[in-house]
Amino acid sequence: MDNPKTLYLIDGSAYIHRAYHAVRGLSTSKGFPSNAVFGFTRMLIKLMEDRSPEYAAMFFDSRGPTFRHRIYAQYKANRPSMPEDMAVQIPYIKEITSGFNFPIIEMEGFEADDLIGTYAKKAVAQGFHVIMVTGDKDFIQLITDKIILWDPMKDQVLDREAVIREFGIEPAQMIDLLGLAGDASDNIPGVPGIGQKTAVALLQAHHSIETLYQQVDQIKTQKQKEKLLENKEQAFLSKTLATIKTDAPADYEIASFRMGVPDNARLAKLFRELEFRQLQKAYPAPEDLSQKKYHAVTDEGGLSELIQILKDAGRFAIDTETTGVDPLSAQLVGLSFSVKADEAFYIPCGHDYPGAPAQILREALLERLKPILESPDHKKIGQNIKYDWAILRRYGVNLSGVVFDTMIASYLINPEKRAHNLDQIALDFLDHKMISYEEVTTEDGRKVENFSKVTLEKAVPYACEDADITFMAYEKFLPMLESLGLLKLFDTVEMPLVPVLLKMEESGILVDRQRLQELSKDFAQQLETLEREIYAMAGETFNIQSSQQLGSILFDKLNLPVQKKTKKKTAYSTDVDVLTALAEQHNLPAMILRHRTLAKLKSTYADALFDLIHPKTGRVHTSYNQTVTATGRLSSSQPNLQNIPVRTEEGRDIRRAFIPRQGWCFVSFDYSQIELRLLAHYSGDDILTQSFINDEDVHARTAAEVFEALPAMITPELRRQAKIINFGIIYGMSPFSLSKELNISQKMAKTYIDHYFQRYKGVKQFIDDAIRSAGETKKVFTELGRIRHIPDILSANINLRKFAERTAVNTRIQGTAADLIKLAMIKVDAALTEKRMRSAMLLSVHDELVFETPPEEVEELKSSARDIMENIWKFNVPLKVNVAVGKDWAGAH
DNA sequence: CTGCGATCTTAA
DNA sequence: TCGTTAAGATCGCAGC
Repeated sequence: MDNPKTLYLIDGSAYIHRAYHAVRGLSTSKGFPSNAVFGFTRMLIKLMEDRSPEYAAMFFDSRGPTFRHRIYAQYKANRPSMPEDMAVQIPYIKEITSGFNFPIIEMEGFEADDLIGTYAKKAVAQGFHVIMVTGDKDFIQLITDKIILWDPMKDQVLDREAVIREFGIEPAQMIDLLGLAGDASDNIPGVPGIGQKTAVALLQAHHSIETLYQQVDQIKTQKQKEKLLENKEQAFLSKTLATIKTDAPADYEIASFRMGVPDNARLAKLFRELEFRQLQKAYPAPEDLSQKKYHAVTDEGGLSELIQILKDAGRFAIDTETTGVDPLSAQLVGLSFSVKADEAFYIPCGHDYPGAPAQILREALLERLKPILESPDHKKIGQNIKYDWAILRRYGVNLSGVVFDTMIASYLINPEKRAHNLDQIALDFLDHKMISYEEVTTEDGRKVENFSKVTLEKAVPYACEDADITFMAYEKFLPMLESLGLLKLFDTVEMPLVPVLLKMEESGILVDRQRLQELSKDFAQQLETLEREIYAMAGETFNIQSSQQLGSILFDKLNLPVQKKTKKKTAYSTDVDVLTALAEQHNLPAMILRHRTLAKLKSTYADALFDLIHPKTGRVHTSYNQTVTATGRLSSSQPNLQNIPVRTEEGRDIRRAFIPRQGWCFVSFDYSQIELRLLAHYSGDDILTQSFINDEDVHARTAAEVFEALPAMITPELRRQAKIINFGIIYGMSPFSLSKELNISQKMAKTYIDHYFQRYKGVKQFIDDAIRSAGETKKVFTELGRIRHIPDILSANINLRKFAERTAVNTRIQGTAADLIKLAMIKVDAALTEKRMRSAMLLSVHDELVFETPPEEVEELKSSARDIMENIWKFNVPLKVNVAVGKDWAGAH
């Protein structure tokens, strides 16, 4: 009639051991081992997610000896006793098991196996189906039509059919098999000389050990018969040892194994203590809004009170709610504030839905708040405050006294982290799960249009929480920055950079729409012609942009030689190296390369750029992201203006579409060889230092040194090779990759590198020192004290360690260059403001700054910005800046 | 339809 | 196996 209920019986002890061995080297920051707990927990979660069991119980072995030890002293005698670092984890494992709300069953004198066997029988008698959750083959004997075995780690199911298929005998015969063949892992002797093969054959003929001995005369092989008779007692003993009991005391009712809800608060606490970051996210501590004091401010009286509170506080967190994400068009909907933990205020001013209560008018509100918002004496704290700053500026309020951005603080503390959004910060640092934006903007299962349509009932706690958590994160982060020595970098570089980036984003850059459109059309035409030719040559049409389809054309159909597989080794690689090599023997690869170039230019640059022209300003307004890169560099997105093509003529056509406003010019400032100069400084290398002090051509000099040639003998080709070597040094290149890059033998490449380090002895020293000091602290520091964590620097895994070593070396250089350009941006911006110049900084491309400037300011800008950039920091070699003026971005080079 | 990993290309 | 740091387009698959 109705489906039988399923009971999961979990072999806890076995999984502790498996988890312990499967996860190696995991421990908390205090050194407490956590590998077994982690693996065990992962298994439990898999069980919960895959099966969401309705009935389940967890079984553990008891500590003392069992009846098996009494009847056979050697039972499991070959097992080493439990390692100490496993034993200490068991209390946690049991805690977590309880946290998930599994009943725990263990009993003196019985192994988990016997308890599972007993409860399995009992459950089947009550009409249940049973799934034994284990990887242990000993349980096979219990399998029936109603009892099966499942291993969640391998996701492997064993039922009766599978056992017969795999072993050739019925599940119930497994005990006879073990009785004859023995089991080395449990130290069950069996009959010496009878292995698994023989045992199966005997059992197929004679069914069980008992009948086998009754019919022992029928055995034709004399040797086998002898062995069986000699070890009869041992065979029966072995069978008894291998037999899982099904008649142990079973005090609990199966009905009591019904699963409850996991105790998330308890799990969250445990995961936090064990530092399981991923799991903390999945099992956040539940809400406790009861202690929070969140207020709505909707009238003049409330506003006056709040303003007084803000004035008295001296510092407060601020957050804006708006209708969108684009700061150039989003409308202000409300403002929230917090001056202390667990208390916040929300002032709605733009909620507009049927039945919305009266609110303070936006203009009146901003008029009242303006003095305090624009006062440098009242300190502001925000999360990604660049956004709020931009919104408020559009309404004529220019924030002042912005001292703390929690997003940036989180980034400086841990720059490798992917996300620094407030939800993540709340989870990671405050053990708090925030109300989700999805949640408040969904009404009756439908998304509302924007935040102005969210009812105050939902908006007040949501918006207040943003300000509240921001304030709490600030209190958490400030001492952390201090103790990590990051406060100076934060106060003098990252925070002052925020308004500079804001202005650059606001300014945007003009693009020549017509020029872009023409380029796109031109690319489209070329692509069309090329596609026809490619299809003709391939003999069929296919998707040229699909590397998979292309691979099968080139390597399966045309039988061109396979050069290499992709990273995952699942497909043919068709990257530029492969196609370039193949181009020597076939025309198709060359045409594909050309197609790739054109398609990239059209889609990524011409078309995407066009779509990002802002309808209101006619310019593109990139986002400069301050919390993305692990080294401290900025990144740019929507569009990424840091990877606009420059190397090829067609690529430069894209740059030509970037133009200054009518009558103005672009001026570009480019740090010359900044990373090699920093390498010279840090290494103190004589030759490198001398190269820069004398303002030599550094690549030509390297060519002369490495190839032992006179300067006059340095051909452009030799210089090109030396340039590759120089950059390779900064990135920690191996002979293998250098040989590929220069198309020379690996041996030759090694000779070059050895030769380089012989001549540039200081550089070798620097690399060794950087790796050694990273090994001591597991960190790398840039010139301005920026930190990057290098956890793998002493890893036993050679690949991880080598990667960590290259990272350590490169980050010191790349990160310091990033520090410098950020500092320069702040100083140049301040100089422009101070001199009341109209020139505007528009672009920052790692070692280059581009300005838009009226003609009369060109000379002043050229000299003052260069002066600031070249003298931004004192090093043992000079910093050099190249300046160019042009009527488009390509021209300003 | 959406999300995501894999593959590939662009820059410094 | 094998040179750092990014953003983004497209494909193709998994899941809703």
